[in-house]
Amino acid sequence: MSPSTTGARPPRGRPRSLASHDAILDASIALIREVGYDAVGMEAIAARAGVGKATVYRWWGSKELLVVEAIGRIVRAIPEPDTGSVEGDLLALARATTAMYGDPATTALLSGLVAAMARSDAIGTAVRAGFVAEWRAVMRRVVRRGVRRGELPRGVGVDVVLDLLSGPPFYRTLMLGAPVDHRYLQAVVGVVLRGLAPRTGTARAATARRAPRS
Amino acid sequence: MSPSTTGARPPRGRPRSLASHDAILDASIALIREVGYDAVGMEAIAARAGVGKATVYRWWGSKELLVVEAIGRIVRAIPEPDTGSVEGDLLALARATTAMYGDPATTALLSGLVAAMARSDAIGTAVRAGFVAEWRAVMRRVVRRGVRRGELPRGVGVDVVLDLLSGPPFYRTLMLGAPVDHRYLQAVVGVVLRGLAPRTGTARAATARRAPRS
DNA sequence: AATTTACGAAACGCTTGCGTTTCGTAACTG
DNA sequence: CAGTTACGAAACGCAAGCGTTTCGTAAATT
Repeated sequence: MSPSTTGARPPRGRPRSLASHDAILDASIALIREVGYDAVGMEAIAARAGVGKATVYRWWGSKELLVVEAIGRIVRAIPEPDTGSVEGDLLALARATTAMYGDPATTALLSGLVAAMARSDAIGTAVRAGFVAEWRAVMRRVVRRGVRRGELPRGVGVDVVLDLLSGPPFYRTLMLGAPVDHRYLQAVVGVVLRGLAPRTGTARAATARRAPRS
Repeated sequence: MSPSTTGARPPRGRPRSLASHDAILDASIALIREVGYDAVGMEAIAARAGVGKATVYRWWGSKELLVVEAIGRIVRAIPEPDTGSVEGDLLALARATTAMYGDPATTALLSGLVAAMARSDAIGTAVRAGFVAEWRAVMRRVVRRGVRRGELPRGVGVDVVLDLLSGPPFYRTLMLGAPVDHRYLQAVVGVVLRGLAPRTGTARAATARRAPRS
């Protein structure tokens, strides 16, 4: 062995541009959000990043590998509400959901992701481990706090609850092409909370009767 | 003008084969269900139908036109339950839903349709006017009967209810890639029915406490 | 029988998009 | 300064898929 204990010799030529690396990732995220997975091309990504295609492939090797990493960085800005009641927390999340679905690009994003996930296990795993997992983690904490407070029964199936809240706006957007506004999500949250309310004698379910203004 | 009052002269050459027409439509439906919209090609449709591609284009002119018509004929076999209670009816529909989502081809079908709908207004309209409308019509009648019987309150937002029942399995399949079994849909129906139960003094909501075996 | 039109099969033209290669230039090492 | 490696731009090869055309044959009219 030579001087250094680690065999890592200092590199010899021009170093690879980290700025390009980040620009490519940013461009990928932006374009996937704007036009959807299958509509975005490597040419467009490279152009948006101000980079040659060869540089893109030097970092990632294939569109799928690049997209998998880009998907992992989408969103990352989920509120973590803690208003003191399940209803307050869920309505706060509903606001964020409305904002998301209010963006017309969201339809392109979600429909493209859905198709890509069905085609590629790697993309499916990336999406589920990415912002889907984060949304569900936030909601799961909200529900768990509700159980601890006694607002929700102990035996509640958390996964079902999460699907009851996430499924309707998802279905409404992709299948019906109908708008998702706050009134709609208020109704969803209301039905779900009443449906979950503990049915012990004391009418604790009254919690779900009115929204205390976000 | 000639003998006949209608200007429709009898055609002169070989008549177009209605058998081919139907075979093409059947092949399209089958392949769309098996592999999904964007994965199916005109070549494959023609081959499956035992027909030349030229014949396909003589009838339809483009893949989109053919697919729009084929989509309109998918499913058509929705049960129309009338068990006497909302819960019984919804659980019967849940059985049909489980059967549908139990087929692994359903993921390919739905994800392909979702992507195609986002891309083409014609396909979106066809899907929504097709089996989506039929499912919703059946569910709407079930809910309306429930309101008439007093099992559900009069002011219930039917659209929200339909989304609460359709959204979770849809989301679970496409986004989570998780199975949709009958126990899951029982839980969904249970929460929704309890959430909708009239909150007048008499505990009519007891209907939703147990499933009377389909 | 002669004519007309549709048929299935196969080849073709065309576009799109991924991934590779080439080329002249830029950045960094020794 | 010489050598090495990455850079952006552009051209290329290649595969897939839509829609068209060609060809010899089949089914109808007159």
